[in-house]
Amino acid sequence: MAQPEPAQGAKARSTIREVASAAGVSIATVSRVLNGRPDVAPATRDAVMRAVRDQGFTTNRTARALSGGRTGFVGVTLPLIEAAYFARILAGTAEALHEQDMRVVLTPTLHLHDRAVTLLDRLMHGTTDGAILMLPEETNEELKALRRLGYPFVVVDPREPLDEGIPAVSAANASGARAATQHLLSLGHRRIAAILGVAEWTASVERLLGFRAALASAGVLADPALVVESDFSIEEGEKAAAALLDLPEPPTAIFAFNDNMAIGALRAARARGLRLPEELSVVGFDDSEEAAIVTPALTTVRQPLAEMGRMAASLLLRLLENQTLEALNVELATRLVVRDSTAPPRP
Amino acid sequence: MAQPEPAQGAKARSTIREVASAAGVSIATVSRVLNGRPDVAPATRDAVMRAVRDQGFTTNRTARALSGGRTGFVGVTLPLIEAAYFARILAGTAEALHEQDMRVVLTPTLHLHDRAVTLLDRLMHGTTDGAILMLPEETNEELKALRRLGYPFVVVDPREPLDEGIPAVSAANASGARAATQHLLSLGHRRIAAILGVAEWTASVERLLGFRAALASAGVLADPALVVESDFSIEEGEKAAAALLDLPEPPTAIFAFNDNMAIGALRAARARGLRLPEELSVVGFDDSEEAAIVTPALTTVRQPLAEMGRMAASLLLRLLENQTLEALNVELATRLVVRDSTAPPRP
DNA sequence: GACGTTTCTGTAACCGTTTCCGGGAGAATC
DNA sequence: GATTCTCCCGGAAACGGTTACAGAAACGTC
Repeated sequence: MAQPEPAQGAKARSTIREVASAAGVSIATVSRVLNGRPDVAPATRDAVMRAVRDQGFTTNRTARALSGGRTGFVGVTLPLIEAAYFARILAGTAEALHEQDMRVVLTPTLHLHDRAVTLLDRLMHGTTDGAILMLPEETNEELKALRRLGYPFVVVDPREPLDEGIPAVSAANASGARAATQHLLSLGHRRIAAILGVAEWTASVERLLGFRAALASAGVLADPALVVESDFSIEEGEKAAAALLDLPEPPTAIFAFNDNMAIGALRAARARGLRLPEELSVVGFDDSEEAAIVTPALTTVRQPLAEMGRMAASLLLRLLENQTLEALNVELATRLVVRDSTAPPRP
Repeated sequence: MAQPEPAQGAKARSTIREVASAAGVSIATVSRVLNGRPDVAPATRDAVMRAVRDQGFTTNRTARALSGGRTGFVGVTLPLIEAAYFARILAGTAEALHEQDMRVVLTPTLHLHDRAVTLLDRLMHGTTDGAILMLPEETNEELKALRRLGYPFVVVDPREPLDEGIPAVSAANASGARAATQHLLSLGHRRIAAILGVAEWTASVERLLGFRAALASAGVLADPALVVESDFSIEEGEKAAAALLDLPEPPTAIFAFNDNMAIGALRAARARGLRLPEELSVVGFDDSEEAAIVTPALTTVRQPLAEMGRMAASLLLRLLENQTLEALNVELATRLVVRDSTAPPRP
């Protein structure tokens, strides 16, 4: 607001107008050069570029946004919980977007004050071009409504099965679970328990499908008593595992649907004096930082978190270009990581 | 751009002008109401509010930013490494800013292309009101230059000692280290080793100070051979610990300057068949997720990460208000968390 | 040499707010 | 009853770009 005082080093931000007059052209031309439009004579382009460099000019993204209709911002919502997990996805997203000169703006999902007013689109209207919703709390209906508004977004790790037509990326939960189960089967386990996460979430459902499929194709009869529900936390995982281990005929292996619960299972086993992995095999899911660190190091299914983040970004970018997405629902391959928590059952 | 087609549910974004005409006032008045200016007659205010509600109007933040000069965005830079650690700080920051209706925009520190052009201020010029720099790579000089430009920012976890006048928040590293060391001393340890992180970083320097102070005030002579340098990673921590344990006269306790290295130390000890904590006590720093999970669970110094994030946000907010900060350098108290990795030394 | 193209550039409208400035209507003062 | 204050409110100028439109210059073509 004050006079643009170009102190020793503190160059005041210059505008397109100043660049224009320095280069002896109009602001329209400067704008064209800045945006790489082809219809500018080489000589003019050079002159403008020189002026830009001299002044250390950078285009004001706010003004560009208002005028051009695109803000260059992508909103990302994520749950507060499981920070490490989502941080890894977020890193992928931020990186991919940054490469396209777009930025991530965070909108943590917390106080869900009156939905009516603060429907998540309001949060972003006018300030973001689109959004990436991680493990969104919104119902399918709400998401469909958002979509109907024409607001572009993609979901990562949908909580419930999404409607056709809503772009989503997730890990190949079913096949990952299948691989994990097959690993246990091939080691010789037959009494294999599963600790589900929140049972309604897609991830749980899919993993359970994979688990059952693997058992079935190995001709193993699944014991319903060996499938218990939990909530993805260490504590509850421990409780669930404890209950399983206290069964008259306990399982020889436990497949926990995430690493946290697997770590809980490890604890429960240790509390009962079981030797690991000889007396109990444990498999997790995620390949979190912790998986490699606990003892015994956890055999687990690796989710390509950063890739999921990047993929979400690239889907969104395509959406923004108004390209139609051939594949709306992307599943990224998982990979079994065998460590020390699994071994053949004792005879 | 097309005709504002108010489909069934899809209300096209309405502008202040439409609200104004609906309420029968001028846009200036609407703006005043929206911003809670006092000079509006109650009746007028009500009429405007009603129109706003009817149209589901939300003010276009981009336009507001361009006109009002404030964007409502705060840039946050953070290193890619140690995602979990910074995610926890970031969560605090995002939450605190959100309460003030400001948003975080992420600018990951990656490709540090030509510094000259992309000095970090350019990244943000015009798009953010200020920034929070976590563990910034920039030198003191660069930060001072940024400051001279009048761009408000605060540093979290400075890498090197900062100049007076640059707002920064960090944990009480020295006193935390002192507490950790005193804990070991009070257990009876006398040969206590320290594994430093990157030696130049302030955190290491401060923690070393605390470590030495505790030893000194207990009248224990510090053995220089027991202070080794590392780099905050598990692997290097393990190597450093291994070297310490292979000393002719090994320490009975190791204070690692972060949890990662402490976990490395645990590994090194286990590899040598040492019983933990009987034959070796280990203390970490951070209280990361992992600390509670490893066996034995790590005694460590808890950093109030979320609080650090919130504090940084509130300092920045005050800076933005042009309030002068009385305390530019804030240190948040740490707390010793005693778990299972420490015990009295064997006689 | 007149005319149609192509290539390049400038003029000006517009994006949706905020805010300065000025003015009309009452209320208060004399 | 004239004058001065308040209190509210509207007009219009920014904010810093993008872009539709039109016009000038340079070039071919017949």
